[in-house]
Amino acid sequence: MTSRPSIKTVAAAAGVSPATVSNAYNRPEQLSGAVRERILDVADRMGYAGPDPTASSLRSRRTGSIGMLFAQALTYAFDDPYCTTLLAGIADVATEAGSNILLMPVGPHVSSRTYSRDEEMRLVHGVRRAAVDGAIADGVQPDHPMLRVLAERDVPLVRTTDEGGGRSVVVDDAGAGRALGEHLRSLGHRRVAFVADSTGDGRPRVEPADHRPLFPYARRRLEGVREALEPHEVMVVDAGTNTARSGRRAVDAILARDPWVTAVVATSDVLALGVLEALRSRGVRPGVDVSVTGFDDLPQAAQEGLTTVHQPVREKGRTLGRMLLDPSFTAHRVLLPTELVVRTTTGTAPHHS
Amino acid sequence: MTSRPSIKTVAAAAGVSPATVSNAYNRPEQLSGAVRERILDVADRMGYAGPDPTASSLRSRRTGSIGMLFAQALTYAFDDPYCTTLLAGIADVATEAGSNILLMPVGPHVSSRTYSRDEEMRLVHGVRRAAVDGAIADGVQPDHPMLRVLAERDVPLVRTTDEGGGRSVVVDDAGAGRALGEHLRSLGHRRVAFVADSTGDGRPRVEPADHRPLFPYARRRLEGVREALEPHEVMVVDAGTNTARSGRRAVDAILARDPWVTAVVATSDVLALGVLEALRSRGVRPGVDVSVTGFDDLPQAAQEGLTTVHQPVREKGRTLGRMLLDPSFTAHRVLLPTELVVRTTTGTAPHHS
DNA sequence: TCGGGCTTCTTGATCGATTTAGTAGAACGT
DNA sequence: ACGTTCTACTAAATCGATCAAGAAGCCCGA
Repeated sequence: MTSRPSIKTVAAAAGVSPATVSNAYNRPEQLSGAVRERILDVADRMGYAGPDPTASSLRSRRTGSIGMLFAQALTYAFDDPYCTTLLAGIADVATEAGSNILLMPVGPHVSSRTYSRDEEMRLVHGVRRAAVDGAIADGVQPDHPMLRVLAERDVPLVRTTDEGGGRSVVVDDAGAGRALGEHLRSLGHRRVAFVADSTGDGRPRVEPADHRPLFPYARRRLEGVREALEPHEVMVVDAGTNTARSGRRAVDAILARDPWVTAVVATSDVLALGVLEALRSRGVRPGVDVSVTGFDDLPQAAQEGLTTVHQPVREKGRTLGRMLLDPSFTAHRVLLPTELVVRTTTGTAPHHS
Repeated sequence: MTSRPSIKTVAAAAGVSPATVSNAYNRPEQLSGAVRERILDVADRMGYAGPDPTASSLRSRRTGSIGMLFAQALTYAFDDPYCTTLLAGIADVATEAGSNILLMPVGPHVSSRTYSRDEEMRLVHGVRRAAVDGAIADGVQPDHPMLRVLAERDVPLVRTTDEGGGRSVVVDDAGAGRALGEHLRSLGHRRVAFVADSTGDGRPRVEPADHRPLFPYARRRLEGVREALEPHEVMVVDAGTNTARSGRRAVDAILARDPWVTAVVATSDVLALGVLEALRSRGVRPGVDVSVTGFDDLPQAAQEGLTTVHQPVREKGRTLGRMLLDPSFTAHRVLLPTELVVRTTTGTAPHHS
């Protein structure tokens, strides 16, 4: 009599079958109002808080929550306005649908590496334990082991890249990169550095000229930039994390390698803002001595006059959410528009002779 | 042969019992390396992604995730740097512990109201379905129905208020409020408005002089401010949501009621920044014509010169997380320090004669 | 040779609900 | 009065694992 009541004990106390108690909570229309009231009264009196979620999920194969996977560690994700805005969009839809959102910490994965069984186990630990009806992956590499786990578990997945197939909400990253590149080219820039985030622990470093960034979106944007600037080579810098700090430090790496760089293209506003800061503290005038561009168009970007590419992040989140939660939303791939926003951090290239 | 493999089919294929397969995933030390390898090989070959999370949770009574409840709607929470920073702190600990974080949308609850059965059902819907090992509630009123549900379900709970007992990580809100009040009083302010957030849908409105704000932290801070300014009455404004927009609109309400207010105390920096903006756009000089204070000490506050109370938000998140996830962390209540940070938005009260 | 202590694996019960198929009885039309 | 349909509820099977208790085999010392 002292243990937590189960649906069976409540049923017995109310003089009905367990199935009827279940219906009282989940299908009110299936039983008479009087019986339902009696059952809920009895449940209240016994301190029964409703059907056990895990038992319910096991039998019904539904959990009422959707999973969220970020390319970067959760610890950074919440500092990143892009991520929080995306989450806000997802939350808009989830709230309406009555779904919970499960955030899973993800380990970093570098495509070229192979893992021992135990390393891989650790990498997918959170995903394996996650009870979700579907999942959203932002920026995650298509070959990340956790996506395989989700696939094996038949968890519906939507992503923000169309690499590797599957449902997706994307922007035209390559096109946006090209727009940035063309903008810079038209201003006379020839020596351009591209700063990409990744899951590096470490300090920013200049990569070989043919480097392919870790994350799909960064890869695509770089492709576009390269295309627009051909035949000039683009210097590629792996900044490590997607933080202003990494942006600042990337400036060191760039200038150490080539002090005559006239423009820096960053894969995100967050990085770009760090770049701006570092340049200014060296007495370099953004938009005059060195041009800088970002990506996302965060509120802060407007404040700082950052030339960037606008993407509808919150709408992206909403669309991702709807793809999972709204059965009538059947699109396989949604393309959202981007727009080049030219502000004051880009200008004509200084003439070095 | 076409359905998803279960632990039983994998066991059969590997020539062992289901319990052994379970151990291969959950207790590697309980079986020989050779058998474990064989089992995992077979599992891989059959496309088995490991034990089903819901089934596992049902039997083991563990889910591997902790729940997060915000006082405000999720939709706003992600726009609020306080919330995201708190989450970052929680994520720090959760990542380390390998726990997932479940975000639950919560409906608004006004203490004075009583609900019909169905209204209450809707209010606690997310919490009833949530499979979690523990939960963190930030700013939620102690009598919110969902806290009752969690209690009935024996879900361990930690909160950011000590009202109503239970485990908590708190700051001395009343003390901080008093510090703000004394600061203003020493500057000669007598007509002070207090702007509190709540879960209002609506427009800001001036409340009766003895109003008690909805959220515990706001209540405490107001108590402190009132105490310091006695016997002068404090005008209390319910700003609705915790957003800059509500802060801006609160200014209208304040000035409509009493144009001679010389100081505005907001329950958060977010609100205060909105207040600043609205004042400036009316040509009122913050810190000269009207003093303004915030709470939290967000990065933006420093930027804007906002006088505010610093609280260690990320550390608060970490501590909350540890309380749930670290069994050796047994403290029942942790008090974190705050500090009054005086900047330029407060100054001596203008003399109205 | 025996029994105790390990390690490694198995057996059978159990976690707490939902589902499907079905029944009893009321209501209805003819 | 009879068959049909509908409403409101029940019985039994089932979801897929984990747990507690126990057994088989092995090593070891006495």
